[in-house]
This record gives sequence, structure tokens and C-alpha cells, in this order.
Amino acid sequence: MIVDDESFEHGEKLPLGVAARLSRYLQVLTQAHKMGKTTISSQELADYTHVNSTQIRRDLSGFGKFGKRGVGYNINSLVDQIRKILHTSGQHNIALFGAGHLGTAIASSDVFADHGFRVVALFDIDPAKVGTRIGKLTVHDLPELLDVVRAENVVVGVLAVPASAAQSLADRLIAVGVRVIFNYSEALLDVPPDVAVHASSPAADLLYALYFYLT
Amino acid sequence: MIVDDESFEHGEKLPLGVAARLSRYLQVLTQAHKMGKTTISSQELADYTHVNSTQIRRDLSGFGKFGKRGVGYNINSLVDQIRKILHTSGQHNIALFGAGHLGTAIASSDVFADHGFRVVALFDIDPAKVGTRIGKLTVHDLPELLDVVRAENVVVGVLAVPASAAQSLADRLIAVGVRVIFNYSEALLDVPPDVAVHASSPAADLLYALYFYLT
DNA sequence: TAGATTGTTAATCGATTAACAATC
DNA sequence: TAGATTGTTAATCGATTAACAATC
Repeated sequence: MIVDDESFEHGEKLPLGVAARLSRYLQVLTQAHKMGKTTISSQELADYTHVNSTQIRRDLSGFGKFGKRGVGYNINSLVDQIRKILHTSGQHNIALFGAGHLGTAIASSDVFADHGFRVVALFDIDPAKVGTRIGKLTVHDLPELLDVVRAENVVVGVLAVPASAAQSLADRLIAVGVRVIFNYSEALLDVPPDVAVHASSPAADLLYALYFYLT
Repeated sequence: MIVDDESFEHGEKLPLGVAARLSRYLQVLTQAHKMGKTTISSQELADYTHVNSTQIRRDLSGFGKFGKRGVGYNINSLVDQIRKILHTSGQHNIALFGAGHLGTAIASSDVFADHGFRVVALFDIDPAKVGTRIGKLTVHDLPELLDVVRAENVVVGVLAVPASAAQSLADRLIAVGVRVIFNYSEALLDVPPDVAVHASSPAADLLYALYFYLT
């Protein structure tokens, strides 16, 4: 029996690099869609993602012939295809921690909503904030964590809290079964191997951009 | 004459991947330093950065023997070394645009300060905000842009504004000579090839993390 | 038809990994 | 000495790129 190694159509796990790049394409495609574009070429995608255009065509053609020669890719259908490939077509619920400036900015933004994430609960330890409303969300107190995670089927925890509060919150999230944590605090989190932590790193990203500007 | 291709000691430009990873190491090292650690092993760095520990030792040993066998790397001296390699030992000044929740969060945070960046000016178009103080910064009006960029030697512009305002702000920044832009808005920016735009992508990062959780 | 852009190949280069001697 | 961890090698795998025929 011959196995087609060149295609991932029937395989299960994508190489890390491919999954990372597909996520980036999705981000740009979503933004382009919002700006009214209906079609995009691999060259335009390359300009916005800083990924080589041949690489983009190669990544996509591994899953099917999504483009139209001489025209480019239809944005809506490409978004659908990539979501299918990444198994992220569904809706995923987020619990957000910290109702300060950053938490409020996240709660009011639709970066997450555009990609199928929904902030279903906002927590804060400040008694003055608990019970108030921020956007469409009521601020919960921490003891309600377990109930909310279960009732709302929360799969992601986003930490927009001071560094001093981050580790204990992560521990509590893990204890109630959350396995994906997005950490905006400056703390380094220690977690079990089966938990995925993603840290925000604007300063590191900026250093990287600056390196090429300075040299 | 024999050129040592294995080392970058005398070369000028690092491969993209190396520069990106060194920036990540710097981020984690800075956080670890803040948490009181003085030494770190390549394995610990690997756990926090999701980069293979052999890869980390390889990256670093290309520039010198920074570690101590049986012990690990001294955090302070490694930070100094990497900053030298990246040519980012100095101080770099940022102009921040948007005094909303996100702008305020950035202005009050020290993620940037920890890496040698200093927010030297904050701009907003809301007349009610111009002239008020946020943290140590006074909110400027946009017409002051050119003067501030020149007087404060601004090299980076950070956009924490609505998508509708982003492109025109980027154009103005480019016109006054800024070549590195960090875009927190959801707009796709069109810029000349010599301008580096870095976009924040929390949702894409989350999709990527989620892919491995779901499969 | 002419222009544009995809899909694909082939060749090169950098990333990844396991393994292990060196040494703190 | 024993344990830990670096620095380095060698082998493999994935990423990158130029080039171009296919085709919209």
C-alpha cells in the first residue's frame, strides 16, 4: 500500500510550522474580509504575513486546489477551508480574568469574536467591581469559577491580571479542567505538560522587528 | 582565507529564525530575573519558550560559551550577551497612539520598559483627553506629532486605536520618519517596503494553541 | 489573446533531534 | 566522586526559494 506523504488530507496532526502559518493566514484573511476584500492573491497574503508567497501556495495546495489561476483565492471560502483544516470551525468559550484596563479592552474588542471565540465570563477579585457590568458581561467573583466553567463549557482562560495573581489563578483554572491558558501577565507560569500556555510578548516582538531596522 | 561559516561573531545579519528565538529567550530571561532567579538551564528555557533545549544551546554556542556545565546560564550575563548580539542594548523611544483602555493599559505596564523601550509620548484625538495625564504622560494632540518625534527621537509607533484611524496614523508616522510600527488595531496597514509593521495576533495565537489541544 | 496568478518541481538551506563526551 | 548540564556532532526533516508550465 502506498501512503501519500505529500498530503495531510487523511493525516491527523499537522507539522507545527504549518499550523502556525495557517493561523496567521486566517488572521489576515479575517481582517481583509472586514475591509471589504473578496479575493486575495498569495503575493498580497505574503506582504501582510511576511511569509513567502510560494510557501503560502505550497501550504494551501497540500489540502486542495483552493485558488483560481490569474485571480487568487476567494477569501470567504479560504477561511472556511482553513478552519476545517485546523478543526476550529466551532465556537470556543473564554473566561477572562481581570477587569482592569487590559481586561476591559479585551472584553470590548472583537479580535476574539472574529475567530470563533466568545468571552462568556469576566472575573475580578475587587469587591467594588464584582456585580457591575462591563460591556455585555457581569463581573463575577472568583468562588463562582467552577460553576461558570462547567455551565459555560469554558475551554480557554485569559489572564489579564497582575503578575502576583497569575500563578494561583492558573492553578485554579487547571484544577477545574481548563487546558489552554493565555497569559498577558509578566509572570512565568509553571503548569503540567498537558496544559498549553501562550504568553503575550509585544516587547520581544518589537525587539525582533527593531533588529532588522537597526542592521 | 578561510571563513568560519558556523559562527556569526563577525557576520552582520542573523538568520530570521535565530533573531526571533533570541528575542523570545530575552523575554523569558527578563521574566525569570524579575521572579528572583539568577540561573537557568537550557531545559527550563525550553519549557517556557517551547523551543527545543538542544536548539537553545546551539543558538547560544554560536556566539560564545555562555553557560556553565552542570549549572546552566547566568541570567543577567545572558541577557547582556543577547542584547549585544541583537544590537538592542540601548534605549528606544516609543510614541503611543490612543488613550483608551488598551492605550492606558500599555502606558501603565512595564513590558516595554523591561526591554529598553520607553513610552515618551501618548496621543489621542479626543479633545476631552488632550492635556490630561495618564500615568507619567500628558496626552498630546495629533498636530504635535512631528515636533514630538523629532524632540524625543521616536523610533517606534504603537497604534492602540480603532481600525478606522489606523491607516491615516500610519501614513503620518511614516511621513515623519518612523520605520517600525506596532499595530494593535484590526486594520491591515499598507506601508512601503522599508517600513516594518508588526501586528498583534492574540486570536491567531489562540487558534494555534487550540489546534494542538483539539487533536 | 494577453496578463496574472496558481500549483508544482527540484535544489538548497536552516531547524530539529538524539546522542554523548567534556566538565562544572 | 556522582550528578547535572553544557557544547558539539551527525543524521534527518521541514522550510525556503527560483523557476515555470498550466490555466483562469
